[in-house]
Amino acid sequence: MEIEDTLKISRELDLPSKTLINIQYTSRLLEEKFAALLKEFDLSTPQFNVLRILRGQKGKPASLACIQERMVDRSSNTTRLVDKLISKGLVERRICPANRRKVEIEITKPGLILLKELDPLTTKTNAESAANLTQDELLTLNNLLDKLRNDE
Amino acid sequence: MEIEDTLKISRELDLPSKTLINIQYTSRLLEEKFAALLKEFDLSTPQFNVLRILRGQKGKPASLACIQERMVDRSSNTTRLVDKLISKGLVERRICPANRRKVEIEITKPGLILLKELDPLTTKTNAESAANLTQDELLTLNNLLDKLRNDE
DNA sequence: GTACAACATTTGTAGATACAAATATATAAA
DNA sequence: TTTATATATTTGTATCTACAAATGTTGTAC
Repeated sequence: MEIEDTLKISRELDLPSKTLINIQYTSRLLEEKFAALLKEFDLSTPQFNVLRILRGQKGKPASLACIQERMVDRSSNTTRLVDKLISKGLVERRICPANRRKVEIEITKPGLILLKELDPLTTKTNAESAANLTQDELLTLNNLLDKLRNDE
Repeated sequence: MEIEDTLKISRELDLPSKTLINIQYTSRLLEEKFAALLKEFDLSTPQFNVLRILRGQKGKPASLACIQERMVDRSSNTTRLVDKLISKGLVERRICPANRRKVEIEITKPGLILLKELDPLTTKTNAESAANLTQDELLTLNNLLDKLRNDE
């Protein structure tokens, strides 16, 4: 269904505005679906993202700033987000010995195991969410979004 | 820049997952930019959306459920959102005489004036945000998103 | 070395959100 | 007419988020 009908938006809305609304609405739907999956594992979307970033570090610990920079959805409050993950035993934090302003955050073994368990499920859910588009269409969509951002 | 580099995502990530992350990240950026504009008028994004929905009613009052159905980002708490707008004098609420379970919500004169003031600014901001894409590309992007959702 | 700016993170606080449970009204069945 | 069920909204609560201010650390100019 076209976005105008889905949200009953006026047909007179200019194309850029309509497109931006479309992106945001679609994003919302996708996020809701994904959040439902994560909820079964008692994780929020930002928590999951942090875990994945830490796994990507492959043993090299990450600072708070480093995590923030790479978050899809950068809350100003990465500290408390990490607190949550620590209380669940999924990550560890210690003060960086070289620069005591910094903090070194690492994913724990249980964190890695949890992600491992989630891997096939997230891939499957994402594949389902994107099932209406062909490979070519997905590529085009990616390119258009990259170009839209154009954060050269 | 490609999404992999922007968020330093693994190149091995499957295409559907990558695309969904791209949509969500792009959406986030757009929303942040737009929220900055609204903030000057002391409005949040959901508040603005509700105002626009009410204006679209053209005098016909809307129920809570009706608003929820059309929100880009449907918080479960439309009641308190509307409370906020009432306290700012931008909308009015009264109990529906025909069905007292329902509530009738309408935008006020000051609400309409505020939107009128915002109209050219939102159009301009959105045009800027989408400036990197041509008309054709915007159309393609819209179509792909509609197809992705495919909420037949 | 002391003073000052820059950096990295944490904390305080107000406001927003999600989810479940509660309230109140209307409709339908017995 | 009583009871049950569905509908529409509100409220309670815990959690999360945004933003600003505070804390502690490092680097640099004097």
